[in-house]
Amino acid sequence: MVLSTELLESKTELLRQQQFEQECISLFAGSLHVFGLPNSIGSIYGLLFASSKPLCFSDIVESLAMSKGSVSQGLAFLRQSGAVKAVKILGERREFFEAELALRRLASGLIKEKIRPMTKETRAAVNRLKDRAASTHAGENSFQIDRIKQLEIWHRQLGRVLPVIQTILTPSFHE
Amino acid sequence: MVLSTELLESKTELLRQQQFEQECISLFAGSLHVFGLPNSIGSIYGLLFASSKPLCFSDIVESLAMSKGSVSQGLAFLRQSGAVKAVKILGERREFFEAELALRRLASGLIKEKIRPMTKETRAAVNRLKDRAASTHAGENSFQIDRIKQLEIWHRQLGRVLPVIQTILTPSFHE
DNA sequence: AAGTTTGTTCATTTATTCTTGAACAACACT
DNA sequence: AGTGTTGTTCAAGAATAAATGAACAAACTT
Repeated sequence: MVLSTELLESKTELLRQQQFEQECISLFAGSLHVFGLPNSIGSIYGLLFASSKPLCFSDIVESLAMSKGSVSQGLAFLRQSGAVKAVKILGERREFFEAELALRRLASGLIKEKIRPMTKETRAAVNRLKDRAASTHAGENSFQIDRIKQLEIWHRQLGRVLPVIQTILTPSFHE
Repeated sequence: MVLSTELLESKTELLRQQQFEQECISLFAGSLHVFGLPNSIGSIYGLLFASSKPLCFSDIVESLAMSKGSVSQGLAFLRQSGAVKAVKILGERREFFEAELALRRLASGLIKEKIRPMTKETRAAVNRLKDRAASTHAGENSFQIDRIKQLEIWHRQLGRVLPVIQTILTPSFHE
């Protein structure tokens, strides 16, 4: 009798955990989608976020019913950007993963992955414009020079914003 | 003789301006693409940015060789998010547009358009999770409660970051 | 009010991006 | 070396998002 009650309880417990996972998966899939990331990546992060213990590659493939290819690429991105970290489990050959909870790391990872490369390209483009403008008679293209100055102002402002974002996202001690 | 020299000069001048436009168009198309905006929108903004005087709908359609539909939608988005403003030109029936140069307005427009809706949805999802967790025996799901707390912390942090971004992007007087 | 000009909407086409799966590497164990 | 397992890469197909263009509305002109 006791046994059957326990069984029942563990069953509803399991169900609740699965529901929780499901909600987290779609929550993160949706949120990261806003930032231009594919659903697969959001889902993987959501699953790891919802899981109380680290999961390995095949756990993720099974839980999400996704192809190995997608999981491999998604995990690579998440690790690369610091949103997920690998943990060692004793006696286990496979790698295990858990969600990184520090928002600061998530943000700086995404900034590093997506924003920084963009700012580099932009810098190069602005320099090209500048060179071309400089090689012509002064006064003939003052409008273009003004606009180039504007681009440089933006570039500086962006460079100032990114570090501040990271600072703000650093958790204060009472959180 | 003078005439032909002037003609030549205005020709090279025109060419230079077209080159400048072209560079700005691809610069903005590329940059805004990183933020998940379609190329058409970036191109329109780039063209307006590169233009020393306001342009009307048909100017844009011709310069970019884009369909009226795309230009209409793109302009609607840019106006809606404050990146482009309409200006009146005397004696002209058509609306004219110019690029908004204040980065603060650009940013707050994008935040309003894309981030805020996301945070609202997220808030709702977190509340659903919370309700479900609250309806079960305490202590049985402490892990889930911890994770929900984490979600709420992130939500607060995001709410704190957005206004700061806007403040930082406000141009200081010497720029 | 009939005709123009100007711009919007939306179903369809087109292009891009994501996902898959199968072939391939890397590593461990026998 | 041969066999298992674990994970990666990448061409091809599937899914998604963007661009087009034709039909429609609004506002002005005569």
